[in-house]
Amino acid sequence: MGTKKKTTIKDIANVLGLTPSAVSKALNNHPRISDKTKISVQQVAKNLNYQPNYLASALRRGKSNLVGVIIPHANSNFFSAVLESIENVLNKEGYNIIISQSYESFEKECRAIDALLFTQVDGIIASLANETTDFSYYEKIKVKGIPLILFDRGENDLGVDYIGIDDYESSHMVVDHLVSQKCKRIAHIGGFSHTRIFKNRIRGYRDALKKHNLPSDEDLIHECNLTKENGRLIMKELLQHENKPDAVYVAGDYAVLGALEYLKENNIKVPEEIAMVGFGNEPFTSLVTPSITTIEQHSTEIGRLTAEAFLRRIKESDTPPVLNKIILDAELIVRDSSEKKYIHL
Amino acid sequence: MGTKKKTTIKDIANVLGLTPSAVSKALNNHPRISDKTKISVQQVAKNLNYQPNYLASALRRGKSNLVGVIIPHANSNFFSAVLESIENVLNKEGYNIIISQSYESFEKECRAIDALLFTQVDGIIASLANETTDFSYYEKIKVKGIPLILFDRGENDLGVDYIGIDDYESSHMVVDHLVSQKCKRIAHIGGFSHTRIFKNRIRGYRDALKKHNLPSDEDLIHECNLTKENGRLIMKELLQHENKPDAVYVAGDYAVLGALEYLKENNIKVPEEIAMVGFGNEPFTSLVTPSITTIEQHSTEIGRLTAEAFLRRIKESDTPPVLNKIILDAELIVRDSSEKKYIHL
DNA sequence: TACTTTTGTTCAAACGTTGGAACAAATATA
DNA sequence: TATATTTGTTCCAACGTTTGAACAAAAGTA
Repeated sequence: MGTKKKTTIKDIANVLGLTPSAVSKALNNHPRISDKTKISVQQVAKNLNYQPNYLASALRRGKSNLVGVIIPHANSNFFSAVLESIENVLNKEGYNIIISQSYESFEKECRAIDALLFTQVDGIIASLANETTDFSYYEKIKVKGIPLILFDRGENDLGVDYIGIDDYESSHMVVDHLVSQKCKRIAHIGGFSHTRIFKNRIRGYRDALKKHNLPSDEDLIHECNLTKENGRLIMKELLQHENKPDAVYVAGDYAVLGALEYLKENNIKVPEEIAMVGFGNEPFTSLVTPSITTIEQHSTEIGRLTAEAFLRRIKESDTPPVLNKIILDAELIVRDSSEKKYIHL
Repeated sequence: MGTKKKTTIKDIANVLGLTPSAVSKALNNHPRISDKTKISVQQVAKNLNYQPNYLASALRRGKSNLVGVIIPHANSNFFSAVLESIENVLNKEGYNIIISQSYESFEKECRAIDALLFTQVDGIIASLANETTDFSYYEKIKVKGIPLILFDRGENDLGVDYIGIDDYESSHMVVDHLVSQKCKRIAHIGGFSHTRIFKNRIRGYRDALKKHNLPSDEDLIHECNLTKENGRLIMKELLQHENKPDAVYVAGDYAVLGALEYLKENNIKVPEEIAMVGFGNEPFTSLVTPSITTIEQHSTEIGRLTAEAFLRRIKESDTPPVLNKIILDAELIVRDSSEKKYIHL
């Protein structure tokens, strides 16, 4: 019980009649240390159950080998998959990860940044909370001189690396698909346009309509938090419109769920009367009836690229800053909610 | 850019013509330092944008104020809610949290333990991976003399604090409910029985069947990792049985999802032909069609109690070890997948 | 006035590790 | 044999903070 006395390199040194620095060098595989010494040091280290003190070495080298990751919440298929992927890459390079959740709250996001900086992380990887519109807190990270990488929900103006999908192009894919299904009045339930990704989805939607010479009716565009409840309420509003849409492109899967619920209650056939498309490919999209057409965001790929961007920043910390902006193509997964299989188009 | 030179207490000391130790004491509100000095130190600290170096102070005090949390995966409502709750309690006490995911892998769990010990965490809170049957690795934590608290997936024999729900009783609630729906052949898709909670669920299931004088057919019991894919495959197997079940009690919600998918593809009506019950009350359970009957585990409560158990261990590190075992009651949430509303029972 | 107590600060060592400089011994080169 | 190079190790200072002991000055007590 209590606190066992820990073995340090000093203890190992005493056993072998060496100095601590020789032991340190042996453990770090220093070229000037003989193989004989290295082997015996390792032997004794094992015997004494030596555990290196990361705090001391981190203090000395000014590097903690810890990376902070801030995400809105881990309880999302997308973010947890990205996380797993980041972890896989960074663990291999000897980094450990501290995960912080902002729960979409700006205040918690700021607290998370403070906590991570205090913990002396070597860098921060983040996806912004929905609430966040003020980025001055992120400047703190830059001031500290450690790399900051953003993914998915990222802000251009901070001038940092960013990895995400092509939201603008994704909207085009969705609209193209809906047009191919002979939809003529396509509504959009989007996220708040102050967030880059949602702004781009809206912009893509508008431009795609233009491309197809479809009217762009402002009444058909709604911004919200994309919860299930939001989807339900906005669907209701859209139906009260004298000129109803025949398709709705929703920027999040949860909101589609709410919208579908309302449509079902009002006996409106999907996709025949109104086609629906979501975003995110949450696992439930393939399970509900009708299954939901949606956009897959390649989370594993995003995670890998994000981690690699971080590693690049660490390794080239002295080179002139060249911004990495990586935009991946997304993939449209067509399911029942938008495919008019039994109708002759 | 590169690495900005950081301000240390030494810099503050220089500005004010004090010594570093006076500054340190002023910042830590030492009684022997005058208020005048404290105020001016704080002033200068703010001006110079001083950020204390946690590594140095942790090294000196032999305490990192970091707590490691190991969970199977964050992509689960239960674990992410527990996490949030733990975080809330521990943040207030000045602790930060390092989250590690084992992804249900024993090997990754061991690696996570090593990484956390290496990071000099002040304690570890864990929920075991499904794969884990060998607990010697956890002995390492006890040997190090820091507290270990287990929740949900915990192992009695380690002799450490544990917080979880009453799994045995939960199974009774499920079987009682299914029997009330006139189900007669109830199958069980469970987790691996070497894990205490799953063992208890299976035991509860068996005893409840006995209680109702229902036959206990070993072919109807399957152990697995409870992934969506597992659920799908085992459901397929169960249907190939010459004497099909009329209800399936699944020890995890994701597995239900897979099972439902297969049932839908084969046009088997739920709950009329086969009733389904899950475990965990994942958010999607209320969203899919049919909505899934499941067990709510009071995650927030579990998180809070777990964090408090940790704090107690820290504060009473010298008192004789009295084991804390807290078992909470769970709650059955009845939804469409098991309630035969339109059938006259 | 002389002595004790309190107050505010400095001093110095420590936490465990690292890495460059210094140095002696062994080996290679001329 | 004298000199240069390589090899293996020790020495020492440093990373930034904390903390008990020491100490001088101020305040309190007799």
